[in-house]
Amino acid sequence: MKFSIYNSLTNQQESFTPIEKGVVKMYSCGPTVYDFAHIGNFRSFLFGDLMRRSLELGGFAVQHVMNITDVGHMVEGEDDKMLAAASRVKENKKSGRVPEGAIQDPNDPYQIADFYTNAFLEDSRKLAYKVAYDYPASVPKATDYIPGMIEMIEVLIQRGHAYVSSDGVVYFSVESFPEYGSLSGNTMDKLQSGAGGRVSDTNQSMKKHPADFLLWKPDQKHIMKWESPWGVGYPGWHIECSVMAKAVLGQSRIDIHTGGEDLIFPHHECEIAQSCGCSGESHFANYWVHARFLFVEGEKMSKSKGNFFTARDVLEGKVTGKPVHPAVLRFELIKSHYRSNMNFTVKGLTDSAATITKLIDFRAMLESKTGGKSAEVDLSHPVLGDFSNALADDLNIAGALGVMHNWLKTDHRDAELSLAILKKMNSVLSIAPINEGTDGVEVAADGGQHGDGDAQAEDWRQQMVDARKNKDFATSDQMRDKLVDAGYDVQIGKTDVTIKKKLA
RNA sequence: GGCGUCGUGGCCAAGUGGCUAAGGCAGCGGAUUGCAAAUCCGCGAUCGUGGGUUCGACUCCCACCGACGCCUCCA
Repeated sequence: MKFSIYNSLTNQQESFTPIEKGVVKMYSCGPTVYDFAHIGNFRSFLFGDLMRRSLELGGFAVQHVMNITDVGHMVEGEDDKMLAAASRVKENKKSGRVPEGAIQDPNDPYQIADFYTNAFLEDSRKLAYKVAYDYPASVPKATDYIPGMIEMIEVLIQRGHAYVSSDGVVYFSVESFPEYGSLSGNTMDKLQSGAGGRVSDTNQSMKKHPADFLLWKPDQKHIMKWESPWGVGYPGWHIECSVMAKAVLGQSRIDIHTGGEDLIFPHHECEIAQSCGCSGESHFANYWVHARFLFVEGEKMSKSKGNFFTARDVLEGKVTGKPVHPAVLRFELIKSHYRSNMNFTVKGLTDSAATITKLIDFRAMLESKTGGKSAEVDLSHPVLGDFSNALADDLNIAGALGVMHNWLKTDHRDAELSLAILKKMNSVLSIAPINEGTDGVEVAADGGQHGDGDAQAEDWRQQMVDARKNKDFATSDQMRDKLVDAGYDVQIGKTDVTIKKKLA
């Protein structure tokens, strides 16, 4: 099927042609595991997931790889990230977000990285981030690829793309790679050195060019360090992605590379320089695709503003005051176009919950009507054709959802066909139920939150039923208020009362 | 300063050089209900501002206003 993608490399939408027919090699920049991943991280990750699943719906075999950055790039001036991570861990231990005993020694970066890697995978699977189910095969960790990084740095030095400076640090020489800047549009002379306010002058003086970036830094004192031809030290940040993409995807040139828009420069620019400098290929990835930032209630998310939320904050109800079903959060994060800033709001979450509830109920209706049997259907079906065509058009998710909603309103007498269509749609959306089609942990359609209530709620429900038998509407209404306050939807039938926990 | 994205009803958000500008949520009216909820039916926008191109633009071009991102380790 014809797919088109907005390519950051050319700043235009291009029709997608993979290197190998029918196969897509795709790499996404993953998290740094020194804290819980936040909803902004997941917005970007789930956009990659949506792209992968859309391509799969379109018939491509997608090999998707995402890295885990567990190398500490932490000893740099005032911003000692290790210290920050350690104190954060201590804080989190106090507040209970990190269970007692989970990290024995908060000063051991490996323990911290391990803990947050597992937390990330757990969150990812809850949110149906497909690649997380293929850990570790498709989710490599940087610390496992240090030899590969050293090897690539050696090649870069041999090929004249890197040099060892007078203080022993290995830098990539941007002047040796004329294409440097082609992705971000930054050209060498226009790069205002230090405009981001993040470079220290002392480091700059050792470089041949201000834009040269670090490949290896010898540093005995660094908390994570490895042997290398340039002394004991640690690798630069960018090199890991170049190495792991090649190692795990098995080729120097890949089809798609995704990430947050902030990674365009310098990270992805540097990846291109390293990978192409090493391989001699004209491209590292043929298509570079970037997601824009997520805002919270109209403001940029930041810890100082108090609107900084991790995925588990949202799921646990720290944002809405009530637990949020993973499908609701997933839907909220994927339902707006990746190239628009998305505004994360409580209202949006409520909206999403309404859609999820509707879909889950619809699915349940179809399941019960068909006994779970579904028909054979493919993209030649007009509804699925429209749905997939929308997604194939640079991931037009809103268009696809419009198709879905219009279809929901149509006749569903052929329930087996409708179930088949819904399943196909859900293979991309993965919300009703969440995690359909993924191996591994299966989360129930209702996540255990949509069925009968707890003992207290059940008691109120029973009281309602009893009161209604006697036409005691006052008591019935009282119980209903309690249930509604407790976050239940209450439906009164002819003889029975059913309750459902709200999804958000 | 450089590079880039964007501006459609209360909110979210598609789309097209020309028949009635998708869809969702919220809201309003009605059916239903003991009252609700759920469900069903019905109702709202001329597309940031000002020019230009054109028989005709919200859709193409220009200017302006506004929002936002990146410019050395934040997705």
